[in-house]
Amino acid sequence: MEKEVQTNTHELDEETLFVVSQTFKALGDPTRIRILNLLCCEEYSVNDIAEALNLGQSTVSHQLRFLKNLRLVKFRREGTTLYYSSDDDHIMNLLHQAIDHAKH
Amino acid sequence: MEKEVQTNTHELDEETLFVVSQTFKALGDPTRIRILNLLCCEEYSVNDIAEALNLGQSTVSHQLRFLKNLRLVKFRREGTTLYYSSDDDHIMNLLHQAIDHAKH
DNA sequence: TGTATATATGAACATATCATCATATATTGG
DNA sequence: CCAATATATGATGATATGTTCATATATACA
Repeated sequence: MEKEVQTNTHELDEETLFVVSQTFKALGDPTRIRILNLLCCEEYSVNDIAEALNLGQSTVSHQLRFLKNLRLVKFRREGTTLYYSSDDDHIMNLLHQAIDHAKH
Repeated sequence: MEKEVQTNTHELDEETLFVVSQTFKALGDPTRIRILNLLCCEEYSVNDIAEALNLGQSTVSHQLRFLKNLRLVKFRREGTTLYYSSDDDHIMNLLHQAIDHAKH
């Protein structure tokens, strides 16, 4: 797998720019970072997320919808309970790189 | 049924959370992405950035201040001209990972 | 059925963000 | 000093964002 080298004279196309900025926007909010970080290794129900992070149920639900739209999380139903988990290893990897970087 | 509140073993400390979210916020705007992408391999003056990306001088200056505050860019003076360049290889690496990811 | 539980949704509000405009500052050369 | 050039700054306004509240939906089960 070789990588394309992008020269400075070549602008990013509209679509790439949009996807990249949307993705980083998703990671640019403390609440979403906490949720994603929690879902890193384990699935959680909405209420469990709310309880673990001390957030309102509605807040968590709204943010999960945001993350789900970007396909950063997925869910699985069990009765009335929805178990959410991370769904984009690459982006989760970016997040953890940034966390490691920030800690040093 | 109440559950034990999980001790925040996996929780991020306030400072890390702030730094990470700030960093991703910086990368979450198309204009800043374009600027950083331009500064990837080469230094540019403010006016050259504005011209290359078709942006207003003031817009570029404001965004450069933002990026400078986060130490993502640095500058060097030559007369009245300020040459900006990227100053955080790790974050630039994250950006390019995301760009590559978005392109596929 | 009907109630309880889990989650989603929409409206409303406060705040943050970004581009633009006008102007200020700083450096150089005459 | 003054003019020209490059950049920075502050104010403004439009739009985006995030949380909260109230309510709706969906599922399970008696």
